[in-house]
Amino acid sequence: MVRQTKQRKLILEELKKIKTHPSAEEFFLLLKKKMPSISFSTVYRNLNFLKNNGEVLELAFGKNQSRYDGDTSEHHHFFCLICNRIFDVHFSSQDNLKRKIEKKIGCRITYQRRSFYGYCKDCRGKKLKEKLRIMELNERKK
Amino acid sequence: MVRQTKQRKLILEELKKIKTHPSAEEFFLLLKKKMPSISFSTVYRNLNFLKNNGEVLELAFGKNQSRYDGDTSEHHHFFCLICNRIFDVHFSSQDNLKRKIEKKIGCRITYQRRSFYGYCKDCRGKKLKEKLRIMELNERKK
DNA sequence: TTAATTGCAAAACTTTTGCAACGCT
DNA sequence: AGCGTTGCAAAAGTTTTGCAATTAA
Repeated sequence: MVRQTKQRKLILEELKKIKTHPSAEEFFLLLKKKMPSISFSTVYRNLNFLKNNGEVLELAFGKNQSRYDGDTSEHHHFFCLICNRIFDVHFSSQDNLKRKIEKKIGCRITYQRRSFYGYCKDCRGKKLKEKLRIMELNERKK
Repeated sequence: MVRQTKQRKLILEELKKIKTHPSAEEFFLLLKKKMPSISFSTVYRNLNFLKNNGEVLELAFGKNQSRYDGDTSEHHHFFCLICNRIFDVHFSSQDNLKRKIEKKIGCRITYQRRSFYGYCKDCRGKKLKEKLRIMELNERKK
């Protein structure tokens, strides 16, 4: 049974407030100011926990640390290749999205990526047990 | 001046052939079969080099290792959350892309992400020197 | 010849985990 | 009380780098 601890509560509340999409480490340092006793591993574990629960998003850009977003509403992201800041893009329109984003946040977009996540042909047919077995195999491979 | 070494040549040639989007490690093991003397750091450095040269793509999915794609033509990717395989999606159409992908590769898509990369308002105005200074700062922060 | 690149090994960085203590329910 | 969660520290995993030797131009 899932418990509501003051750490987990703080982590979720604070992430929803920040708009900087911090890494786990940055976020930990920030949280430490409000709760000096909190540990990195608690922050880290909770971010993973909340991600698996669909309460926060994990954003991956290249080999940098993962970044976290407390806003789970559907939106896009702009990543600055120089300063590494991430900007939210709350646009739903399909056409001329690039142009619209550039105008809205004043950036120059050099490329974009679109990624789809889910279950492939081979995996979606499998029973849950089989899926778990494969996930364990993947774990072991790591 | 950039040199054409047999290692770099092999790395680019082979990556263009493979459709599995290997991690640097997987790719290294594969290359070792064709050139037993090749080292991991050569593979790794060349993947970064080729990426910066726009000759290969680096794909990031969560906290997994980066994966590489020798096909630089514009296309999307489907990532299976169970087996971690990546499938290419050579669709340019905008509408009903999700449905089309699901039909084409027989997968079930649970969510998608769209990321834009480039230079933000603050950074694109800066002179090259300043950009490099900030990039160095970012380096140091790591 | 000479500077870019390689191979090796070690360092740096990021993520994950074991475990005893703690504190929700 | 019982067990999920925390904090600490150490392990594991991934990426990067220093340097001497090699090699392409």
